[in-house]
Amino acid sequence: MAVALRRPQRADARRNFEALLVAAREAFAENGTEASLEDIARRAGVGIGTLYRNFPTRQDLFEAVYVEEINQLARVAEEVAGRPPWEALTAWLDQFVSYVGTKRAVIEALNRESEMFRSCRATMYEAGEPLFTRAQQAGEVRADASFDDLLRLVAGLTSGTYVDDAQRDRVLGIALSGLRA
Amino acid sequence: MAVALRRPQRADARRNFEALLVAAREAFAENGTEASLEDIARRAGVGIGTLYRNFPTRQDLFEAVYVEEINQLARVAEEVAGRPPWEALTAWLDQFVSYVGTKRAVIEALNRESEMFRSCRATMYEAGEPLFTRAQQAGEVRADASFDDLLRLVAGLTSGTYVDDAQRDRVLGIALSGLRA
DNA sequence: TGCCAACCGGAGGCACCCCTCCACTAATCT
DNA sequence: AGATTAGTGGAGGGGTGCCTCCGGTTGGCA
Repeated sequence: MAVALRRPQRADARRNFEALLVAAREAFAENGTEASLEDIARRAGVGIGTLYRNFPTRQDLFEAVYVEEINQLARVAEEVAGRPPWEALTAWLDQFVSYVGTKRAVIEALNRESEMFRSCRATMYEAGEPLFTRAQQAGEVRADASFDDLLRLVAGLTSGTYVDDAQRDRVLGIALSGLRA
Repeated sequence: MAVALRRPQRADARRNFEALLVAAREAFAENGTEASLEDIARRAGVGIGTLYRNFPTRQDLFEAVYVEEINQLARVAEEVAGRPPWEALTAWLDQFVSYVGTKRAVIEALNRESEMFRSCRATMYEAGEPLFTRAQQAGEVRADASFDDLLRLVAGLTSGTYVDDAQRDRVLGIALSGLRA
């Protein structure tokens, strides 16, 4: 189930809205959460006033970017649902890794009390937790671990820096082998 | 072996220097790397000019804060050297955890090409790697893991957020159990 | 004690960012 | 085609931070 994002009605307005979303994602990934809003408007080829009309606060921008990512994550969970337990879980985690990797700054800046944050979190759990439970019931995952533990483990490992991708995968592998039953 | 930090000569100058170091550590921990330099000077009870004389660039401040932490880490490694292999390693990692936890912002903002960074890194390896190698030779740690892998694993896990300390320890435990032979 | 080099601190000039406001533009409807 | 109104964009006021510069202060030495 996806989280909705209210988009403007008129065609030109919607174009601007999407352009701002793209520009914001780029800017946040490049410069972190304190990226200049004026710069984001410039990137989107839009006046600063337009940015403020669509996203009255910086938080609103964070949330919009975040919602889009979460929906993508839910889509992938559906795609992998048919595969064997452990494989499906790790395939979804792969997507999760790329999600966390680029969006960490945004995630950290989110207001975790907001209604939107709660429904996004719920969406993500609905997407991933069945994969986890299935692997656990198949005896592939140790019983004393929770899905939340796993998410935080992977999120933490992914947010670090590594010499190369091989090292990152090796480290992830070490940690995940601690997860197996 | 510790990394040196050139301190001013005159008594009042040295007092200001130390005060700035303390204030910077606080400010960076609280507000991240983009904490205002003017605010740091205020916290230290010192003029902005004094800050700039001691630390001409923001990087210089990062480095100075970082050096102090590294030296602390080296001190702990000496303290635990006498204990059994696995225990000594995890005791040192505990210290490493608290080091990474509070200083993450500074660490990420460091210029990793600088001479100072290289010697700090060397200091840290001299401190921790013997503990790791000993545990590995005692057959306590899997052979295909490197000390660098371990540091990045723990650094990553520590930089995340958790529901409570118990969860953090559980997640760390899962990952470290993947490290055992 | 008296000297002076080392050291201090903050005013000021510049740059950038935030956010509001409103005269203008053009998409949509009839 | 013309009316309606949602939507545009940027000028401008207020704020904050960066960094330089220099008149004033003081620790340490003879």
